[in-house]
Amino acid sequence: MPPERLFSIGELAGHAGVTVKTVRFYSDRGLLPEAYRSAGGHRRYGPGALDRLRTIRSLRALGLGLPDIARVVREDEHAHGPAPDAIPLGGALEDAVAGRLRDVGSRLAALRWQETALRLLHGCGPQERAERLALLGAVCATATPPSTAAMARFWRRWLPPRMPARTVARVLDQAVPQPPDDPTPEQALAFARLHAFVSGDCSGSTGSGQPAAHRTDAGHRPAVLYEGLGEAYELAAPHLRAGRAPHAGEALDCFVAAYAASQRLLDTAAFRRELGAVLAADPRIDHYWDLVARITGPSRPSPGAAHTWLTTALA
Amino acid sequence: MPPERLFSIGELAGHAGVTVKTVRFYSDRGLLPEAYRSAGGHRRYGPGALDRLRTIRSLRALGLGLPDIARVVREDEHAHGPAPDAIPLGGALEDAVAGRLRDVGSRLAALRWQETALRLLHGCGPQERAERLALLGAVCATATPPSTAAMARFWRRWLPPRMPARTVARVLDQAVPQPPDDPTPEQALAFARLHAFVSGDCSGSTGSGQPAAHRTDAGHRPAVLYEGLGEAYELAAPHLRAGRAPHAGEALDCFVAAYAASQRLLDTAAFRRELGAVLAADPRIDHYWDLVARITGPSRPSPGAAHTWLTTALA
DNA sequence: TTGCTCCTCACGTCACGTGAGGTGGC
DNA sequence: TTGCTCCTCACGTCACGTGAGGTGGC
Repeated sequence: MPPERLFSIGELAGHAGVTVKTVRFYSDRGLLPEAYRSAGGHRRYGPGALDRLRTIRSLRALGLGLPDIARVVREDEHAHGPAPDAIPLGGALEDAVAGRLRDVGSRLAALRWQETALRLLHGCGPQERAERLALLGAVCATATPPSTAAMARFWRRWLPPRMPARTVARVLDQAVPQPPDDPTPEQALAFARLHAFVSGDCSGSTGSGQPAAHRTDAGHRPAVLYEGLGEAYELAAPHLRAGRAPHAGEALDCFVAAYAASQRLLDTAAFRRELGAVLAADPRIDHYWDLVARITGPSRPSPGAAHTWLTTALA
Repeated sequence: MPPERLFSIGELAGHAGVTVKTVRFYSDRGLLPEAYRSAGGHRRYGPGALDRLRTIRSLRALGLGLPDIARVVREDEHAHGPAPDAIPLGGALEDAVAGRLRDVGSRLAALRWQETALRLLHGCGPQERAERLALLGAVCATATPPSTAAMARFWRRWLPPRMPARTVARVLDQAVPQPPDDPTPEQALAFARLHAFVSGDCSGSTGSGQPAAHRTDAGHRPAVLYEGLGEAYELAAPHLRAGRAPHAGEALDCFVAAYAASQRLLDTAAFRRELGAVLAADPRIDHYWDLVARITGPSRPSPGAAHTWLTTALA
């Protein structure tokens, strides 16, 4: 090999548009191999160093960290070694890009929530400001979008104990709204209020005790009930979306059947009369469902709305 | 004052949902005043500390830094001191929120560019991958959206020397496309290629010399020319948008008048004939304008497209 | 007396930037 | 010989987290 063009650290930095300090940093980290050192200890770089440095900078510009970049360029190096025609920038790049993509997605959502929250604070009265700050500060974060963990906890406490995991998962899926990726101010406030509502006081003084059907005595089977209710709410959803008034039909039959089956009873006229009375006396969490509706919009009726539609249909 | 409820550091941290380390950190920074220390050196916090800690955490959740937060809570403190009914969370909050909002905006744009770039890398062939990485790495950054500085530099070098600042500003405004806030893959690639094109080789071997009208000898006045051209391009834009074929009219008259005025000549048939010949021989940078069109879309015709339309109308 | 809480250093995170103080290379 | 480049520590950035090693408080 002829002694091709060798770069001093300053030349290399100049060609790549970075500082000498940065090149030295990468060199010390082993990301950028030095060809050799001069008698005075000055670094000399071979002809491949410029491409390598540019690759590192490109990957940094896309937000990859140095450990990931080290994996990518070292894999690249090995590929060029034994098999010179191997794929450049292979599996390690693939993995790092995929990981970074996930990270960017959640950071984007987090920043959009922050932006909406800041807009809500900017230019609102001083009274509202303190309240909004407390509400929004509880759901925003710098690196992750708002979490639904508080809502999930709320429902786990609210549901009767010893429910099968998949039934619980289904209820949570229906009852806990996903935070939108790009929230409107209204959605952000509703989500924050919902968060405050469910994580408010653990004493249960929100006015909502447990519904009568949560009783596990007398052979009641809440797991059966909630599986059936889930189906009934889904059957009722199209009627709600279409704006149709509550009426008898498949959805109502499914609704009543859920209660009947959970108590090992039959769906009779007498059962329906009594069920109507029981449901009328049940506690409600209308505030919760109002807020959910403001988050998800009219295209996705909430279980709460479906429940109201069905109890009205029953009456 | 009765000795109200005093908190230990652990109690305070527990109520606010943070770690003891965090509370200690804020305390040492002076953000969270300690009521006093016990005989053994343990911190005791007064009743206002919990609210203060929650405010700090809310502001942190919105991404404010501790120096800004310190200003906000100290202003708050002073307001409560001499004038207890003063506005809580006043001007300092206002300023900090506005500043953070700007910061979030540019970080959002930067992240959206990174996301698009990563998607372009994810799942494309290994050949393309290296090229795209180099192209996109040159325009992306972690904290700021792509810059148009390279394009501006390109035009400043390309334009004749000693042009008035406002004429240069107008040309740049028309000729340099703004990077979209939320780029499509096609826009991102086109912008990156444009960046590579203008910052490619400074030797001018891109095939484009200076147009004949850039001559400043023989009484040519390029400043007059470019002011007039700017107007002519704007007049031609509606015709381009409407898809109308090149034709004579106000735009063409303005176009010719710009050249005539810059040379202190009159718009005659002979002048138009000669101008046509000169323009036909001028170098073009069609590649530049093609890329601009892919970034800005058809609703905003580029000066390059307008120039072509006008020279065709002249012929 | 046993746990648990709390204390103060001191160092690590991440990708460098900023000096200080000294030296190589044309 | 004069500038300029380059060298190696060592410390700073940001908001904490993580130990180490020791002690207070019920």
